[in-house]
Amino acid sequence: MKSVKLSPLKTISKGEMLLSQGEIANYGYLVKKGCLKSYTIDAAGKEHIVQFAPENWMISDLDSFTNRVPSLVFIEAIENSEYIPLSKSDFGAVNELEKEAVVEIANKYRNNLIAANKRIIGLLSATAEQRYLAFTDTYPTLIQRLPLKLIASYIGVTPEYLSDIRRKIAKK
Amino acid sequence: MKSVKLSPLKTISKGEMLLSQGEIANYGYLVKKGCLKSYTIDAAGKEHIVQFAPENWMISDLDSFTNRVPSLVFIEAIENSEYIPLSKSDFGAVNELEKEAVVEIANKYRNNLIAANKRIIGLLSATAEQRYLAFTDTYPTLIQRLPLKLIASYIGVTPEYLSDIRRKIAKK
DNA sequence: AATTAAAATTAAGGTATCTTAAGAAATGAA
DNA sequence: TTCATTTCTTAAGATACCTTAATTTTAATT
Repeated sequence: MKSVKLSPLKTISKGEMLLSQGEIANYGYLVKKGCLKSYTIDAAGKEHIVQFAPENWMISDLDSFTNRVPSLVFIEAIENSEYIPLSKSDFGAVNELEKEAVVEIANKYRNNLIAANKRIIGLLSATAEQRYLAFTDTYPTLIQRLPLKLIASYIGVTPEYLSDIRRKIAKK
Repeated sequence: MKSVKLSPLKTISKGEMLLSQGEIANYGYLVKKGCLKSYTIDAAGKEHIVQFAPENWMISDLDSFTNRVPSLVFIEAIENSEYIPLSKSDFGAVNELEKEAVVEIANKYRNNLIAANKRIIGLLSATAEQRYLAFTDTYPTLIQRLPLKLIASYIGVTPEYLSDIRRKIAKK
């Protein structure tokens, strides 16, 4: 029995990449400082942000990491950052983990799933303005920290349109 | 130590409801026959389908079930169905479960999370036509079984527009 | 501080998708 | 089989959001 073994802290500069679309994700990344993002590039060449990972968030392509299929996303630093890479062997096979560790992992997945479902509901049922306001509500600290164009990409609109939205909100 | 205890099979008619928006979800439902759906109703009164649950799928509002917060969704039968309700006490506290059961649960959450992330990517980056084609690809059996308007609601378009999309595809 | 590059704003015109509405087709009930 | 109800289709007009492009503001670099 063993718990998760930690690798040494690594550093990465803004703009550098840890994973590319189509590659196999051999690591998950636990961010200790700074911020990473994962994003797809669609058929039309446009970028869409799947996840932000500021301090103490984990980021990867879970499908690629788990099942060794090609990744759908790129992972890139949006600030100079520090992170711990976690490989499958760092985790060990699931049956070598203590039950407490498995419970912890299950809770993480569950919380992520709950958040993902909320995001789906928002994308299906809310206007761009409502999604922006929900984002500011849910991630108030990220608003200060991230450029508008990244937030636009996350909520699913163009930066130009998010700029319009902000102006309309300000006028109220 | 114990594994999950099963309650007796129940039946439900098309159109009947198992959970309403705003209520606490005391159960998850394991569908054995037929099909259930979960959906929100947005500020404008429109319905948006979050999940379909045909045979051997589980459906609930996970946040509500886990954290006893008000549900975001309704759960309703879209066919005459049979299901097994699972309460928290049916599961038992997590620390009373065997490790194998926890691993199984973690795997379920993980697979659901992977699917949810793919759906998010689709909603962010694909056109309605692409999302429809992806749906037919991913859930070929549901296409035969579900009315167009429910599929439209799931992929995030109006039934009228999905009808247009089908016509355009047929013309090719 | 000056220069360059990146991000944000603004505006005009365009497109995907929605709304409304009416009729046709399919399904279910009597 | 008929009637009623729901689902699907079609089309015209409306709107949310996008594209392009030019300008301003902010941030990064020398």
